[in-house]
Amino acid sequence: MKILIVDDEKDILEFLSYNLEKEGYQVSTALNGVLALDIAKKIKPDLIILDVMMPEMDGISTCSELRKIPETQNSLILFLTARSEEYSELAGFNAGADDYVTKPIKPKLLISRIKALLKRNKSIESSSSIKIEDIEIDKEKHVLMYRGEEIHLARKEFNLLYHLMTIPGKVFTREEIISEVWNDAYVGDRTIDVHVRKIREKTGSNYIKTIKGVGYKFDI
Amino acid sequence: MKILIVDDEKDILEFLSYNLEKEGYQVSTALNGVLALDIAKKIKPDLIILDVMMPEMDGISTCSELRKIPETQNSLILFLTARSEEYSELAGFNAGADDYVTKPIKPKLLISRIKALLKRNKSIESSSSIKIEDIEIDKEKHVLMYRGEEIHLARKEFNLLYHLMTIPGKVFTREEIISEVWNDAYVGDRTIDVHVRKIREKTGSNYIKTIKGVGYKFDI
DNA sequence: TATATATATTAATGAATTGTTAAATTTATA
DNA sequence: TATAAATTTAACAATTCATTAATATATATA
Repeated sequence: MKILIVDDEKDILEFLSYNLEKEGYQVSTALNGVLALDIAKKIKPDLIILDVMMPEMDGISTCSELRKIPETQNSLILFLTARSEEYSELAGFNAGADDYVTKPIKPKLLISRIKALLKRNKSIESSSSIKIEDIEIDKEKHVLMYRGEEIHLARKEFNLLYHLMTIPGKVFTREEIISEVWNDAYVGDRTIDVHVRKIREKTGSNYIKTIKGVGYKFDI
Repeated sequence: MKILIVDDEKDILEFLSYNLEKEGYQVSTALNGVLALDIAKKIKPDLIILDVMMPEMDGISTCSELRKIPETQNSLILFLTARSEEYSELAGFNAGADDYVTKPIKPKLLISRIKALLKRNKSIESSSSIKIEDIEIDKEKHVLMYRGEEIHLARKEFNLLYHLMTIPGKVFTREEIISEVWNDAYVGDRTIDVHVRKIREKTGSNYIKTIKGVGYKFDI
């Protein structure tokens, strides 16, 4: 697995390189967006870690550019952002980001997120849509089709269902769900329950199963 | 994987060494219990194969001694017994044995038992599911399949069964079970019994065997 | 075989977890 | 800015699970 890290701070590049190489990843680095594009074309990384805040070309622009070149069209892109930054989540996802991690970076958390991303990517390959029996969810179009009908889900509901569907059958703990869907925001467990309830209500189905004491899973 | 074989008959040592080395194990041998203790301290074997019937110090005593020294506290111990021997299985389990194989030794059978015992250390980590004959347990999906049917187990029941299945054939004491499944919470021994009962009831099977005075094991 | 010991079983209780609703708060949109 | 929509929380209801105690049964040992 090849990872390209893009950040203007050498310290962070070194810190991340060290931690990721220890995990067995093949790591390359770039000090700015322009270099990143060059390197990415050559090595075709599976995952690109982008700092949002960089001089000259920022992470969002770099991400948009990366999405335009065929070598990185299907690479995973993970953003590093300071919690306080004014860049909105939305802008990042619009530019084609797959995930976010906020600074300060906790290596363990970052690695678990990377593993989750790479694992998920394997199972759904490059297409943005996941179809299981009579239910199909398309992240790019932000559309959920159920038995031929389009069902509107709010963003959090959508992301939650999408994440569960990326690995059908796997039980996600609430902790995992919060870390992956809420980017580690501090929300209570009941919040997740309420979203699950709404998804169940709107779809009129029971594809989201409760595993008491463990979490939720998507399963037919 | 390091295996130490202890037997007073040189023929058997050679026969077993040959067969196990062929499988890629690193084999050491000892002609009696006293030597076995010395060697075990040095090489820290993953598995110790003990003949029950030996002059001077028999297998049972050797086993007890091995359990006292830190180097072999967590090694797996497998007994070889003649079918006719007066040693009871119980005495062996009481002394801390993990499994039995009766003589005459069939190499294929022995090796499959050894593999089963050593399995956890390797493969369990990578795949979340353990399948033994007609029963399969998947931790990630939190699903138990028995003869093609899905059986619901509550969390504690599930974790308990999963833990026993990580080393089929090995006897787990209640103490071990509490320390690993309950994270050392203070629960009574009867609690475990009740959970075992429920698993037996729900699966309608008797794969969990009681070893009186010692504990429980999963075995076909 | 009698006795002691360990385990199996049952049912009751209380603990823990999740479901549901409505209201408060935040965010997006006209 | 006003309004609507989305998100989150709090409260409590509903459910399931875990544990224990009591008793019955089985097993080993003298």
